[in-house]
Amino acid sequence: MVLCIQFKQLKYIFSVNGRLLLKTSTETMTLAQSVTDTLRAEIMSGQLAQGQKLQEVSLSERLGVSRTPLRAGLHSLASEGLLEYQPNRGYCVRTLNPDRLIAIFDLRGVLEGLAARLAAEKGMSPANEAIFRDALVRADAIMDQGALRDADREPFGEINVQIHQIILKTADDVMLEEMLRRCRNTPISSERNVLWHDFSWVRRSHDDHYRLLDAILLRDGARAEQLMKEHVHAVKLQIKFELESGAKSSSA
Amino acid sequence: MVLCIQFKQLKYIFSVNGRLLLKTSTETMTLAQSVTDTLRAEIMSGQLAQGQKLQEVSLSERLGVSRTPLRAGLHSLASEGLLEYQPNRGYCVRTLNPDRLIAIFDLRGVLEGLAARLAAEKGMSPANEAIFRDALVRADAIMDQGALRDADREPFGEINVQIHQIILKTADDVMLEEMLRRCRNTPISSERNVLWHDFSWVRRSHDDHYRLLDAILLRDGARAEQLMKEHVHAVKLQIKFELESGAKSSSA
DNA sequence: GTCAATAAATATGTATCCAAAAATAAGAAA
DNA sequence: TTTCTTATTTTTGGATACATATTTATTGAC
Repeated sequence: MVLCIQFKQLKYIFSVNGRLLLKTSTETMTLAQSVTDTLRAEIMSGQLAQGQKLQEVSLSERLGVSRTPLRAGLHSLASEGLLEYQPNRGYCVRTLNPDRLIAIFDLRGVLEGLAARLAAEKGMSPANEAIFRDALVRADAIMDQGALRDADREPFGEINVQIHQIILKTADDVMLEEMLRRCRNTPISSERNVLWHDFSWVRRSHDDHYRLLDAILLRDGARAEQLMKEHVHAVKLQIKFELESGAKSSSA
Repeated sequence: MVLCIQFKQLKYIFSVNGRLLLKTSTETMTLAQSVTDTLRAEIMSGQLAQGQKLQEVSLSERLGVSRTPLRAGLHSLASEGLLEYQPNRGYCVRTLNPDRLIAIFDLRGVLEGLAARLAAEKGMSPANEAIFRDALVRADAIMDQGALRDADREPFGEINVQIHQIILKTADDVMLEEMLRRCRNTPISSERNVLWHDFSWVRRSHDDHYRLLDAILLRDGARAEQLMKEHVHAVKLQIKFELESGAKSSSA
């Protein structure tokens, strides 16, 4: 049985397999988008190796869709920079050599810096300020232990992401947002994968967040930008160190 | 008759309608790409008005292609930011209100600034330096007239584009390149459309280019970045002025 | 045995058809 | 007349079939 009632906000209420489903106009999702999300996750998680060729027929069979939405998805991911495309030759997962990976942090530096500056200039809403402060407090709780336990690393990384997201949201620039999303959507470089192994470094990073909030609330755009650029630069150095030490240990 | 010889660089030599065609592996062009370029040009030139809905069937008929490559093209332009997409509702030309247009120059500022810094850090090849100097000399020739004639505006704008392009090329960062392309690919904000009406301003802008080359050759990344940021900021103010004066005259 | 040329196989690009959703028009109830 | 509902039309999303390009395999010559 399918009953269909039209309201103002809710578009449809219908039942499938005995479960009631609510569908609003905003949560429409095409197959192509779903494919895009699936593949993006697979690339980000490393399930799809770098340089790997993505063949349309086999992939579409594996995902259980036809080639049409799959191609749309591949196209999207290519324009996101996760795939490389060659006409008549298809798509393959973009390979990111260490140099390029490091280079992305230069980009992130200026973009996140701009976000911080814009956030300071435009001003942060009390609601967002509350979220920011809450994130800081939660990070404090972890830091107060005097060391970063393994179990705390993921939530701490999550807090870090949230803080940067709040600043970006306050900056209120769709294009900037999109570009930063692209910077972050690179395998390995994802904030979550950063290994926070040096506690003093983590403490400094945490302190940066406090100062960033301060600068933003004081509407000091230049200082906010400078703090953020330095903040990201530190991450860059950290990643660089990780990569180099990783290269050493693997070659040893 | 179709004769096919395979060399190292040239892939195929074949004749169609009595004309010899050379086709190298690089110049392959799918219909979808061709459609993308056509539509992009139409949007950039204003032929397709902002906010206009792009219907697949009528457009595909006008362009003489099927819906499949057209859809690929629309998808591309949407991810380039020129079109807006709503699931099950199609594409329409992105509307750019003055505020957003101005905001893009903040982005351009930090991105072109980064490009200048990277160019300075990596160093410019003698070949590119020669091109840069040639552009400066050609601009000098125009400037020496003491005023910017109408006929000179387009070539001067072209020189301007070339200079920024050389710097970007020297920075050698594909992701940065792609993001700047997106910034530049916005209707109206294109360098060519800037009305260089204030000669003293043009002279200052020209002077900036000289200093930029100087900073890059001296490998002074910080100075190059600062010069470029200020340079773009001046353009932003210029555009802002244009928009405001335009709004005034239209309302009067 | 190596290289090039041809032929077969495979993969991508395009066109068309069908399904589903949205926009529109028509009709009924308040 | 207004508003809500329902039916129709239009438009987009997805599946499939066909065309074209690329890759691989095979064959033959040197």
